[in-house]
Amino acid sequence: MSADDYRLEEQIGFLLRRAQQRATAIFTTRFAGYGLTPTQFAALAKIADEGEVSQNRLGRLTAMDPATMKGVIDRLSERGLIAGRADQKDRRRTQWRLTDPGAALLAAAYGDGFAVTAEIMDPLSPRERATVLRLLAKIV
Amino acid sequence: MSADDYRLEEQIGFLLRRAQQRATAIFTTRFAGYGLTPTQFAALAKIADEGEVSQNRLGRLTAMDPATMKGVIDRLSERGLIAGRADQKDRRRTQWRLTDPGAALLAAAYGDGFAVTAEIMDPLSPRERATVLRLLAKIV
DNA sequence: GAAAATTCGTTCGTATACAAACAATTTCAG
DNA sequence: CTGAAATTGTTTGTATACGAACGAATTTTC
Repeated sequence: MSADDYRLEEQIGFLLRRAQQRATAIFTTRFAGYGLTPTQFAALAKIADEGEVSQNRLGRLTAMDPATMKGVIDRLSERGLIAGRADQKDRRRTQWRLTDPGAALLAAAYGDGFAVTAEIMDPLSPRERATVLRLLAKIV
Repeated sequence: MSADDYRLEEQIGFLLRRAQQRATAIFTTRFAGYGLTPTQFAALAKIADEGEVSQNRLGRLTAMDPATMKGVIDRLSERGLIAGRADQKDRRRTQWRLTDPGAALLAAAYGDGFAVTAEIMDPLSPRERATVLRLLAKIV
């Protein structure tokens, strides 16, 4: 394989980057009214699932490294959407939970979360949608 | 669809983000010796294809917005891998091309570009690889 | 040919993303 | 029980990513 054969457009990495750009753009448009980014929404949704969760564990659940997670937590916390309390059993940990405004915002936003997924998948048939999810899950 | 039905792990956006994280990690490991990021490599490859190309056009070819492109161009230029010259016909434009060291580095790195793609696709069968490329191209 | 619209590149601000190094704390091994 | 190892969270630095606003230059429109 020589340099002439390298077609950027056919590399999975480039396609993944472009697909994520489109996904983010769709999310941003749909969530403009909430002022939430994809990662912030993911964090809120996972905190809701867990009830109460430490910062590092939330990072693992949402695929964010600790340094990234800190920024996301700080911004959600400053907006009053989540609240933290020191863990009594492990003094390294802070446990985070949704505040009432956070829970209300999340409840209002879920429907748009589904809408974002639907819009991203719109170019695909139902069968193709299932396939792409299955193959991406394999790649991850 | 209620909030209980929202499973982050099954949303295409979340899967795309995770897949790209893995792709980037594989790239970073394989390209550590070159000191090139995925976007820098993409830019070099496209400049090589084009011979000479303006900054905004390169951004369109590599799916980077002008602000992002500027940072990539600046870093490649500072390393002496590319060189720019003012366009005589359009004085807003700068035309960029590979320097000899840039061309040499790119030539040495192409093989690893293919290797990165292969490693990302490793969990998939040949048929699945073709399918995922086709479906991602539809989504983009 | 002049006004309007578009394009090119820059700058600023915000938000991921992650490597690397670190202190504090907890867990594990012998 | 104690030293080693692992975990938790923080900080710093670098690199995308993009919205928004901008001046300069070019193209389009009438």
